[in-house]
Amino acid sequence: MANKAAPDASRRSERSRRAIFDAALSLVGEVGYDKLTIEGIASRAGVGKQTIYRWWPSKAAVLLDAFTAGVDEYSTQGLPDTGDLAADLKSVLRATADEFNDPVFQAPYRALAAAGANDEELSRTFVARLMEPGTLVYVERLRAAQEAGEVAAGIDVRVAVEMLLSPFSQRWLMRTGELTYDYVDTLVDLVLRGLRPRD
Amino acid sequence: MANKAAPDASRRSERSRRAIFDAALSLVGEVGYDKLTIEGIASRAGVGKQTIYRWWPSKAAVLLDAFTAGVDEYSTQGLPDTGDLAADLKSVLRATADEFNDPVFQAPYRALAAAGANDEELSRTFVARLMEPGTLVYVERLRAAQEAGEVAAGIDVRVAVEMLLSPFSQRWLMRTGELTYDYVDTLVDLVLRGLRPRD
DNA sequence: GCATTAAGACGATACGTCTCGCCTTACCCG
DNA sequence: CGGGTAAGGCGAGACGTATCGTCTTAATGC
Repeated sequence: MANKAAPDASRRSERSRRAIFDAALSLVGEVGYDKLTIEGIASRAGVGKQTIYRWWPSKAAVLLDAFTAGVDEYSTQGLPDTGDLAADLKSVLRATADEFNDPVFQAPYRALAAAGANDEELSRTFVARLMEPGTLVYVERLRAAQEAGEVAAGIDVRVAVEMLLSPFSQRWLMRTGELTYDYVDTLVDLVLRGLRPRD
Repeated sequence: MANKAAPDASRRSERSRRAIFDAALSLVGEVGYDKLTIEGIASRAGVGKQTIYRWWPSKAAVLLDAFTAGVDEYSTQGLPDTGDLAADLKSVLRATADEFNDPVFQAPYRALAAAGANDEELSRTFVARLMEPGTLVYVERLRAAQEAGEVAAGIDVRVAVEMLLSPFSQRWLMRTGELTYDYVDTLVDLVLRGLRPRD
């Protein structure tokens, strides 16, 4: 089934790979995703086009790998658990807001989210590699809170996390509002209001 | 400041305009947004390319107008108010789920959401013309419920609506889950749990 | 030595502009 | 009013540029 005579990865140039990532990330910030071209990346990276086509199927795939490579350095540690659920969620979401407000982060992430909307396979990879890990730490934190009795027993934790993260993402992606600390706090408080056990 | 000698709208061909809309909508469903081209639209519509370039700045703008023209026929009536808030929200969100699960609806809406992520001006128009009107009816319904004492007084209704609609949109856009009636019901119940007044 | 590499030629599309007559429309004048 | 005319939109498609994805070549480096 080995389609298309897979190239020999052991002989791959790490130098070129990194140069391609750097070029892709800087170019997407400068010219935007629509005007990002494989030829442009190859040229800035000092790399032959074939080197890109050999290893990636699309510019979106290049960008996804480039972005992931940059993000993987942050190893996800799980959310803090100080015992104060609201405070923990707020502090992490505030940090995430700072990240999403950072121009360097914005261009590639927006581009990937957009490309994913029209490309089912890409969206699955995007979700699995970038969104899901970030979501899971919230799920775990909420589950811990649930076991501690801070969150009502019957609640679907997964949906609760969506209620927290989706408004945040949506606001940012569609530019329907600013991601301020105030907003984050309001959101956390309102979500938690619905999660607390009733007496 | 009239840039570029604006064309005379009074002499515009309604026939061509409609043909362009039809062609754009059917083509985006057939070949997808990435492979949708102005030339393709012009060709299928039996229209000169210049006729498209004269009236729209981009294929995204064409699609937005085409889609909006189709949707505008649904005049938004506001949400039902039977007195049972949960039931009202569930019935409308279920209908929306059906709509979002409809293939005819999916391709253009996905394409526009994606294009908006990378194009700030387009996203503002997209939000203002398609999302905001739909959001407002929820805001109004919740405000009515708030006045009726069904929703606690201090709550930011706008954020509450985001908690309801964003998880729904996000799930659909990123394909992180199915939009089932069960899901809709769970979401409505969990959101409302946080909105109810405490004794 | 052999597969990957940088460089770029290549044909195929699609871009956005332009030019060409044709045709419709707005509006003027009788 | 209502016919005539000029302006401008119209369909068609040629044009030069840009990028696509493939292919060829010679150099490189493991």
